[in-house]
Amino acid sequence: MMASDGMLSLSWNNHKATFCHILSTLREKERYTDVTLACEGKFYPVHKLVLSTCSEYFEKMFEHTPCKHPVVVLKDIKCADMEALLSYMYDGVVSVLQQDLARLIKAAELLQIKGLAVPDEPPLKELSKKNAYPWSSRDDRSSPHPKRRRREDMMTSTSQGSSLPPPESPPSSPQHHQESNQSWDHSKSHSQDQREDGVDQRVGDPVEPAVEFSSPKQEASHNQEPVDESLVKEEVIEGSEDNQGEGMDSRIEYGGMGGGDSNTGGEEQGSKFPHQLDTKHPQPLHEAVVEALAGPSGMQGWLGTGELGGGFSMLEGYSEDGNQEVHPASTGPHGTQQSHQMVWLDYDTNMADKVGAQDSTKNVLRNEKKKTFYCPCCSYTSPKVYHFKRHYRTHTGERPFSCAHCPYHTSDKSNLIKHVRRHIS
DNA sequence: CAGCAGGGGGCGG
DNA sequence: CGCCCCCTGCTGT
Repeated sequence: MMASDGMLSLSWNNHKATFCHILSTLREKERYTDVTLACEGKFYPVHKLVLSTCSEYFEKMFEHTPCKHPVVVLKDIKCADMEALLSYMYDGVVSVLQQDLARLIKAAELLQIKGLAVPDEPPLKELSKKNAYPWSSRDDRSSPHPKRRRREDMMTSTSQGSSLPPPESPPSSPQHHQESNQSWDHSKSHSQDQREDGVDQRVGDPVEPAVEFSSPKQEASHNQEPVDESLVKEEVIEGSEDNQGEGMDSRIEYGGMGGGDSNTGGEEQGSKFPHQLDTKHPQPLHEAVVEALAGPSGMQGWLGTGELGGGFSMLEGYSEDGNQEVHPASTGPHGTQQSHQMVWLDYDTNMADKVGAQDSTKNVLRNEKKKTFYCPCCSYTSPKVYHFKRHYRTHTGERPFSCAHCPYHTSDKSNLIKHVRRHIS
């Protein structure tokens, strides 16, 4: 900012302070908030910009999340810590009791908050003691699969839960990634058989199952609100906005894929479903889905209840069996505390308001104790996994059931049976 | 009428 | 609990 040629340099003296103050004010007033963090039943409407600025984790998450106003459910993070972290992000400072420091750091690590957990920037506080996690390095994200990594990271980190840093060894999962694509297919192909392996790999990461595990604990520990964190659902705003587009995009893609299927399907008739489609669609879907859903790390889940990974299952869903709970691999042992889930809201964009307002129960699932499966692509919910899987196939375009007499193939076995009967009769 | 999507009930592990 | 099958409602041709 020099003024070499008659240029004048105008500086705003208190720019930083003013900016920070304004940001904080905006947060208080919930103005322009475009993402809601949910933890322990509390909702914090905040700004993606701020979160992205302070955490690559969030940055990536939003980068891959089409939703206009996503809700990120943070598990294993206490609301007190969340508030402290928000204060840290918005104001640059936060006061914390020494006794709470470790826990706060842990939370910061989970979220990869710069300055607290991520070395990116010089550690501001001593807090950074742990700072560099192995993964931080990974963060560089040069790699194409940041998400997964993140998830893993998360998982690992979380897993440690209270204690320590994750094993640095990037666990197996990474490896899986590579295979993932293919494996996916396979998995799909086997869908009927159900192998979870395949699933694990891919989905695994996202794995929420892990989440589930943890959840129970959490519940135990605190169940303040009925609202289950796991349950928050976000919707892709359907009616309302174009957003649908986003959500829908995915669908669209699926559809496309579906088309593809048909071709293949046709040929394969004989082969029965399992293999058929593997070919192409799967991947895209997955990808799309994963992206959409999982997004960055946050992921996935929706399932409610915590128990199972059901949620994830969905993802896995494609594979059909997915659910199985736990995919150990990724999930990891329980450690998992995983953390966050990104969900689609049913409500409209302004969910924030709503959420903020009341318990938001509506949108949020209330059946906390029951298992309820929420479709990440639409507002469909079902207490039956099977129904959920069946439904989810409509989004993925997967049509594992093909007619032996014609190219017809469907995602619903019942329909196939019905169809076959016509041939017979 | 065919196809699609979803709910309900029954069965087996 | 998960899966299967039946049935129903809706939509498009």
